[in-house]
This record gives sequence, C-alpha cells and structure tokens, in this order.
Amino acid sequence: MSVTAYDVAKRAGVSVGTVSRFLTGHGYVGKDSRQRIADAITQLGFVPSRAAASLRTKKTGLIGFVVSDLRNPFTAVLATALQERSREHGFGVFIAHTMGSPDRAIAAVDLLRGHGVDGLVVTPPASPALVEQLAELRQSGMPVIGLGLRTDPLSFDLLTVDTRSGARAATDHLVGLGHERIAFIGTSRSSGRYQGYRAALKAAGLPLQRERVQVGAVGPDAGWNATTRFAALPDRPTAIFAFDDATALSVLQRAHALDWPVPKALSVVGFDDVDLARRSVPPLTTVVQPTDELGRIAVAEIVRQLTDSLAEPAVITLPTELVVRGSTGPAPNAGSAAKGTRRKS
Amino acid sequence: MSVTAYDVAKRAGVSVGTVSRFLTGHGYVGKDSRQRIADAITQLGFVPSRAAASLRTKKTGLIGFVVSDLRNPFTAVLATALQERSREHGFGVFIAHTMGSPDRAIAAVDLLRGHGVDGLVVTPPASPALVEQLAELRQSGMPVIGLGLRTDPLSFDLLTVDTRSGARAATDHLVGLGHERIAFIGTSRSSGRYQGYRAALKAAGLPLQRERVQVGAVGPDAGWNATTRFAALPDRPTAIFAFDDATALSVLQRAHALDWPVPKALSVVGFDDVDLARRSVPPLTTVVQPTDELGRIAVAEIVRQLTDSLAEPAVITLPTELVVRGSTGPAPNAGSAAKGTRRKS
DNA sequence: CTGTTAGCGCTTTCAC
DNA sequence: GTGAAAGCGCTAACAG
Repeated sequence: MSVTAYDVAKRAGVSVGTVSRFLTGHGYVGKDSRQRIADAITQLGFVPSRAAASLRTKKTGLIGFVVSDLRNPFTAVLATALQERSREHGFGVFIAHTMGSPDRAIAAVDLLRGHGVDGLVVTPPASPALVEQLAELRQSGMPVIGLGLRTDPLSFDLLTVDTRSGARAATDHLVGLGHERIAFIGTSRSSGRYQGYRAALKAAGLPLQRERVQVGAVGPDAGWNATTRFAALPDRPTAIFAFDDATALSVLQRAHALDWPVPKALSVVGFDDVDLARRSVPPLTTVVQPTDELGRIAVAEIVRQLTDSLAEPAVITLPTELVVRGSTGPAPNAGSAAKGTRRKS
Repeated sequence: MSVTAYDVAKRAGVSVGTVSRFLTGHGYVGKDSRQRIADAITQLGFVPSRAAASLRTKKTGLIGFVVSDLRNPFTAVLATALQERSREHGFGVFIAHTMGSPDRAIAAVDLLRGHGVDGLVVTPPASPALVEQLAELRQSGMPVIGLGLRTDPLSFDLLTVDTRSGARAATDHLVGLGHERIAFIGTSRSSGRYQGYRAALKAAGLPLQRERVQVGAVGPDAGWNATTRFAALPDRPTAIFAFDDATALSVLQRAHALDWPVPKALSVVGFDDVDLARRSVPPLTTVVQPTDELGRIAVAEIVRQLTDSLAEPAVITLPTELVVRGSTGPAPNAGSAAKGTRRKS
C-alpha cells in the first residue's frame, strides 16, 4: 500500500509524470518506458491510490447505490447487475442500505458523498427531504438516477419499469381466469401497481372492495399477515396480487398453512420474478422486471451524464412481462365458460 | 461537492486548522468557534472529502467485503449485518463480488485496495493465489479476516462457525429419527460439513455410500439436480442433508415436484437458517449460523487490529445450533422403536 | 485555544 | 516522448 508511483518511477528509471501517463492512458509513453513501467508495477505490486487520483481528477470511479434492504432478493439481483455493469465501465459500486428509514437514507447519501461517488443510484422509499437532497446534488452536477423513484416535479432522472401495465396484465390474467374477488397487497394507492390493478378491475366491471386491498407494509411478514386477514373475510378472495415476489411467496406459504389450496382455491401473482419464484410450490406466476436492463441502463446513464453533463432530467420506462406459472388457475366456481370472456367489458 | 473546509473556515471566521480539529475531534475547539463552524457546515451543505483526508491519515473508513454472490441469501444477510455493525464504528462497507472466479477475487481485492479500504473481510471460495495475496496484505499491516476461509498455515485471522459440529448435530438428528440412507450435498469432502456428516454416520455404524454424496456445486440448481439423481437411485435416500438453505430449499421443491413427500418419505436439513427457511413448505429444519455475531465480531476484529496492529493470526470459532422444524420426520419404515435409539451406535 | 504551513500520492500543464 | 513542478482538500505538527 505504501508503494507509490514514485517508487515505480524510480524502479523503471522514468519520472512520475510518465508513470501517471501510463496509468491514465493520457499522453504518449514510449514503447520502451511502457514495458519497464509495467514490469516495475508487477514487481512492486503497485496499486495506484484512487484517493490521491480523485483529489486531482474529482473522479473516484465509484457509483453509490442506495437501497432499503439488501436482503430483499430483488434488490440483491439489482445490486449484482449494477456491479457487473459498473465493472465493465471501470466503476466500483458502493452500496449503502437504509433499512427503510428516511433519516438513514439522507445519512447514506452523505456517506456516499463523503466518499466522493461519481454518481448515485437511488431506490425507494424516498422522503421529501431525500428528494430535495438528491435534486440539489443533481443540480450541482452529480448524476443521480432514481430507480423506480418517481418525483412529482421531475428533479432527477427516473429509470423505471412500467409497473402499471405489468399490474394491469397480471390482474387481467386473473380476470381472464374468471376471478371476481381479487385482493391486492401493496405499498400505497398511488403506486403503479395499484393503478394497474384498479384499471383492470374497472375494465372488467368488477367492484373495488376496500377490504380486499391491503396497503402499507410489504414483504414476507406483510404477505403472511395479509393472507391471514383475507382468509378470514366472509367473501374470501379467490386471487391475490402481491406487490413483489417476496410478499407473494409468503402468501403461498401462509395459504398452504391454512389449507387454502393454490391454485385450486386461490390464485397468486407476484412481481419481480426472483430466482425462487421459478421454483416455489407451486411455481409463481409473476411479472418479470428486466433487472439486467435496469442495471445496464442505470450505469450507462451515469456514465453518459458524467460526460454530457447536464441534460434535462428524463424518464426511461422499461416494459414488464407477465410469466404465467402454476400459482394461477381458473376461479373456483367459474366453470369453463369464464375463460377470458369477461375481460373486455 | 466543491465546498471545501476553507469555505467553511471563511464563513465561520476561523482557520482551516480549526475546522479540521472540529471535524476530527482531535484537539480543542472553543465553544464559540464550534458553534459557528457547525452552522457554516449546515448552511453550506459541506461534506468533508474522505479522499483528501485519507491521503493524510491513510484511513478511508472503508471496510472491503469480498463475496462470491450477493444473491445468495446468507451472503446478503451477512453483508447487512456487516454494514450495520460497521456503521456503528463509523465505517462504510465496500462490497465486491467475484461470482466464484479466482481471478475476479484477486481483481476484487485490488479494486478494494485501490480504494484504500482499511480492512478486508473475505468469504469463500479462495484460491491459493488469493490466499497468498491476502497473506501479503496482512503482513504489510492490513487487517484481513477470512470468514469461513480456512487456510492451512494460518496466514490471517479466521472467523468461522463450527460447521463440523453443526453438520454432526444435523446428521445425528436424522439418525435419531431412524434414517439410515442419508444423502449429502456439499462443496467438497474436506469441508467441515462433510466431516460432521461422516462422523455422525460412523458413530451410528452407518455405511458411507459414494452415490449418496454429491460434492461440487451447491445452490438452487445443484440442489434440484442432486435431488433428481438421488430419486433415481435404487435405494432412495430417506434423508438429505444439504450444504445450505438455498440448496435445501430447492431440494424441497424438487421433491415436491417428484411427488416425494417431505417429511413423510424424505427428510431434509439445510444450513444457515435464512429467512425463507422458516416459511418454506414444510418449514425447513436447519443449522443456524450466528450471522449477527459474525458481522459484529468481524468488524470488531478489524477495528481492533487497526489499533493493536499486528497480533498473531487467530481463529475465532462460533457455535451453531440445530433448529428442528417440519422438514424432518421419522424414517419411513423405522417404526416407533427408532426414535433416538440408534444414535449411540 | 487557534492560525500557519507542509505535505499525503497522484495528475496535469508547460517546457525541453 | 519525457521531466519538473504546482496543486487537489484535508490533517497534523508547531508556533503563538
């Protein structure tokens, strides 16, 4: 660690300047020097200090990634994709988790800022204060991109998937199977998922029942509890559309524990298509998010903004896709006539 | 980002030195100055540059975490624990994944080094070259701790859980239930898990059958495939002990798909106790790893070494605990007499 | 208690 | 093509 560019220079019989040119690739370095520097570097095990470099260049080669909880499988997949793509551009990813706390989100951004990240990728949830902080950063020239982080006046780039139409497709699928009592578990009524859910019900002429909508928490516990509640309803829903796979999988498990057979008596749809969805019992019907694309585009956007500097904040929306697996089936009393007919009404 | 300590100093009407003393907490700062500096900082939105600071102090406040794959739930939990604990000590965690590639592991360490991490926490798999690299680093004064990363001559600190006795307890549990054909899925025959498995069989006077041992890959795919193979055996095993929960859960799923009822005809034991294990169908019997403890101790060790400097490499071993849930039951033809008797050979 | 000053390791003109 | 030298933002003596 204490071997510096000067040591390399001395060893190679050149000056630091030349070593630096070799390192950065800016400016010419003679074929001869090039070879000797390369040798000296490997012999000495020299690793250039980014801290020192960044002091001059104002670039750390670091992308900050603010997440709520890394233990969420979807987040982990996203982080992995981001890291893979960043690597291709020579960036490292610095992940800071917030455990869903607004205060910690702000602290996380400051931590990342302190370490000089070149850009920021931020995921929900966001508080007004966080959004303001990010907007300022963005204004001061730092690439900031919100991943599924909608802000009312668009104050930084938004990369999002079309959750609304994904939710619509999922609900349409259930309607098409003859389901009329379709429950929803999600974060809020303003989410794209809820909008899609509602739109599908409306299009099918189905009532929107308050007791079948569970908003607030999502995740394993929430899915479990919501399922318990739904099961206790006088008119049990015959289908549940859950915010994400983590939630949907626990719905599956709770339903099993309650002897509420899936998909015979209950159909379940998730969102994300995490690895386990493919292999749950039964395999989960879900809405695929283009995770790799998200990572790829997020990094590409950061890199672009780093050079193009200040373009107007833009929205990039990626499509979703419904994958039908074993967790959805015809509604219990729907008979054979129900198949896909009620959908266009 | 471009607001510096000088700006703060000017605004507060003091000198940079005083601002620095305020920031670091070293040396005295008058109550008056203190207040004005604090005000200036918030007004200016000043975030000190760690890069600049670390150039002097040789400390970045960063702990590097080298993992194979963040998508492994256990890894994600570990990363989360590590991040929580690091935060308490004022450290950030820089995660670099290797996707299991030895070359990438080396590159990851260099990436981390380049960013000047103060310490390194490394998880398997490790190659000889990686171990050598880490040993050198450790020798040059950097805290390095291997998490479950055994090296033959102990060249850096090893923090590990007693997987051997965990595996022993798991297998003993199966033996106690009357199982005689117990299969194993793991990484290698030199792992603690295999040793524990073998020891338990031996103690029970049970033969160690080659075709019931599947070493090499682990994880969802491996669990799925191994189960397929085990099912095709003339003498189907009545129990499977899997390397980790990710593997065990896919065993559960594959068994279900094969109409191989768990735990009636097949008992399954995992390792890790990830979140989903509690809620799988049926709930997974598994060996708990003290994840939080691991994170806590890893960070504490790094911090300790950062001050105490060079102690001899040591081994810290944490105990495991077997949690019995619904995925294990009496062996199919064991009758009631089998209960726990065969255990003491 | 506080100001001044000399670097930390690198990059980057500017000469040669 | 390459060397010399200044400076990035901060910390850490060292005077006062």
